[in-house]
Amino acid sequence: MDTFVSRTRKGPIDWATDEQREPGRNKIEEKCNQDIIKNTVKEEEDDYFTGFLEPIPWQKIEAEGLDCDYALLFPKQEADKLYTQLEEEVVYLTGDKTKIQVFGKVYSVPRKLATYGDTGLTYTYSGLSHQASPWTPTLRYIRDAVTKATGHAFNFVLINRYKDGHDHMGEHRDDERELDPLCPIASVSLGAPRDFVFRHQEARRKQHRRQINPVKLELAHGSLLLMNSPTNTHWYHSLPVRKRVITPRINLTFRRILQDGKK
DNA sequence: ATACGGCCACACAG
DNA sequence: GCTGTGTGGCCGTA
Repeated sequence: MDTFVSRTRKGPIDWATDEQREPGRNKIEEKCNQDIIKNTVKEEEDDYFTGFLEPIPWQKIEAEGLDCDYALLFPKQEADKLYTQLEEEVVYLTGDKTKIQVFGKVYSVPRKLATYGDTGLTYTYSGLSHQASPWTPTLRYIRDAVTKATGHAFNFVLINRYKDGHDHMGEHRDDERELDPLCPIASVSLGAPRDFVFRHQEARRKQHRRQINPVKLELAHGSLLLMNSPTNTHWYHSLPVRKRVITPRINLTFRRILQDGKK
């Protein structure tokens, strides 16, 4: 099962080292070589059902103020199936709900959005409130798998669909008031693997005292990234444009929203 | 949670 | 080696 770290290209990019991701993994990386290594969920599915009964091999990703855990939650065959089902089930927002205003101009967000969750929950995104649609069977299944793997219960999921590498998300923090600050955000990826970048808040201006390197990783098909407190208070994250990516990725970020936490 | 342009660096192909 | 093209990091501006 040594198939977690992947790297789709080389270059000047300062990816998280293997030691950061998982001490002692260097040998595997050498074996994989640096080129287009797909990630690598096992193809054989003999332990398809036992997967959830055994503890998931997590990789710890740490930097100062950053605390994440990464794992392959779904084997390829199952991830494929979930992806297909979501493509059939999920209904994305349309019209004005996909528009955002920045510096007086209105833009369509460069991706598709959907919100699902417990009855009555709303999620405020860039000034707009969205009512959560009721859980679909597939979303409920994924939610329960995430809960089993993490021990955390979630009442809401924000779905972002990136149709190809031109769809992206700019740097931001998930710092909405309505989020339970102590509950991690669980990010499930299905479809095309995409690069994901964390940057420390103090590294966002030219003039900063200390240099704090960004932390970069690739989110694989079927993977789960847990962003633990206090990651979201110190680190911004983004999903940068990757022009070579031509297939879609669906990202599900499970959250716990506090009913009373509104402004 | 935007886009865009400027500047720079790198990878690749011819 | 060179040069052009494409990509991407990073920043500033609106």
